[in-house]
Amino acid sequence: MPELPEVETIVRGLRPRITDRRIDAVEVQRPDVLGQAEEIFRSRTKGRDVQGVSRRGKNVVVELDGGSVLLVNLGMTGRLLADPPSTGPGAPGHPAVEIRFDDGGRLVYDDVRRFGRLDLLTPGEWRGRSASLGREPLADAFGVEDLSDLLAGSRSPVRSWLLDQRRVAGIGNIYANEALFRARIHPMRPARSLERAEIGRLHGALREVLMEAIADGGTTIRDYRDAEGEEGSFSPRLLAYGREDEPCPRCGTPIRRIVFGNRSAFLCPGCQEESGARGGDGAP
DNA sequence: AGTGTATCCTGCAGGC
DNA sequence: TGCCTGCAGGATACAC
Repeated sequence: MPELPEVETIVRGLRPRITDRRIDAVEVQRPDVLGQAEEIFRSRTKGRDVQGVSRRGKNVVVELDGGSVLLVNLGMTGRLLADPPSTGPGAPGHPAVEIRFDDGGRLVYDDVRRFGRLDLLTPGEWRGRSASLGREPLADAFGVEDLSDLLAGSRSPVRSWLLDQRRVAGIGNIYANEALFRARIHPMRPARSLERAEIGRLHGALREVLMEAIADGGTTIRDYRDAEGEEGSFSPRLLAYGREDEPCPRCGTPIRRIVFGNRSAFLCPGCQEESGARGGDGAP
């Protein structure tokens, strides 16, 4: 569920609410969301101070004193709720892990499907994990040139390429499809076949759609909520994702859904041509 | 290297 | 109403 804009929204909400609070205890209702033994998770958590909250790709990074890190990947339906009510609307429906602060408040990891993962990492483990992730697409230093270099050589369909977190980190199925629609690039085009102008458009479209979605607090289709339990409001601005059979806002051709790589892709057959600008995949 | 498939889970919408 | 199928913002492991 949550991609870069949703995770960024959660992080921004969480940061002022949990920074400088001390973890008193951890309650694990669903051990299967832990990426490590419960005892290790528990022993590394207790008594630590939260020093900050940041984001890496689709991961929430809760920085603790001593340099260790609580890394949260929300999977499809994970939520991180700061001091939620314990009953009534807004109460966690499927609490998996509850972190209690010494001031009586709590941070709840809630996850219907339990595809998410929580890891309490040492500084060294965190360095290794972060190094395995790709570039941050919104970083100032991430230029068209960088995207071009990364795309070069890969035969994989560009939509699959965008979903691979080892290449660029934070893009999921919604924003991959939206960026490709905006850039007028067919999702199945081999990554290395993109031409200069297309790479330029893709770079711009990616950063634009991600920033616009952040400004709207992310996309809620069903499950996503921010740290306060609020929905994001970007979904009406999705131009292709989830709009099968609706007219393309650019040319009126009905949007099509195709499936590859086990995921749906949404595209306009009118403005995202499969063969590319000159046809072929650019191979010699 | 890349692809299709399956797996982890639950809930919801749509068809009959 | 109820049953069944398909589908879902993710990640990973496997065989080919």
